[in-house]
Amino acid sequence: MRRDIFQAIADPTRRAIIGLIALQAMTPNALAEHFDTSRQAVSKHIKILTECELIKQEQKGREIYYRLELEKMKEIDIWLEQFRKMWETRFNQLDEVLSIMKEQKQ
Amino acid sequence: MRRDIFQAIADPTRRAIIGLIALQAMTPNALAEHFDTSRQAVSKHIKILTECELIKQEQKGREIYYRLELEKMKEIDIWLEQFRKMWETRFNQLDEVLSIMKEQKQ
DNA sequence: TATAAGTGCAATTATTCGGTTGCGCAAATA
DNA sequence: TATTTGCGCAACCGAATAATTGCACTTATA
Repeated sequence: MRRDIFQAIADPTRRAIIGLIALQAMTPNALAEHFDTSRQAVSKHIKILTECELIKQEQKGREIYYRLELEKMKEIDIWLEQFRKMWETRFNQLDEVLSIMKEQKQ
Repeated sequence: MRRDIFQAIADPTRRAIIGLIALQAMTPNALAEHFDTSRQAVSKHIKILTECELIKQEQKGREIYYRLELEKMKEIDIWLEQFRKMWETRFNQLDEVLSIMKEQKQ
């Protein structure tokens, strides 16, 4: 059973859950209302998100509020960093080409 | 058959392939040498990456060089943007708290 | 106290995934 | 021309995935 953040965000429903609780903590029932699926299915997604520590829970009586662990989201950003560097470099190179062209025009 | 960029990067082998061809275009055989798996298995990953337009091919004789479509990687960055905003806001809030504490010290 | 509401967990099922093996085809090479 | 090399594709297989259904447990409410 692989359980990393990239596998976690692979599912569109889980990405939607992440997007929702990023704005405010929510209960499984409240979440399920947003999707065309059962509460139990949402619970399963929550379990997966919990297992890779993307979300944390806060019990309030019989309700459980889940909130996003923003810090964990940075892990994706860290992986992306290497590629961001590349496309920024390319942008700078293009920038350079454009300025050379401009010089040649003058 | 779901085929989006998030499902594509869910697999660790595919992320490794992306990382490799980001540096230089490579053939399936060359890629397979980096993994403990068959060329055909790599070919399957390549197919998936191609289907969501994360990579492009360049035929050279009987060899096919695959290169990363950097632009497509930005789609992940775009999705991440909303969360990056949040953690930057939090950071700024923390920053503010710290400066207030500093003022109170003085 | 009896009932309803909110939740997690286990069993089941259809589908997808990642891998292997075995082709066939085109290009390079002997 | 015969053989080797590089490749994609199809068939098959075991494991993982996402969903449903049914249940048990705890907390709120009538």
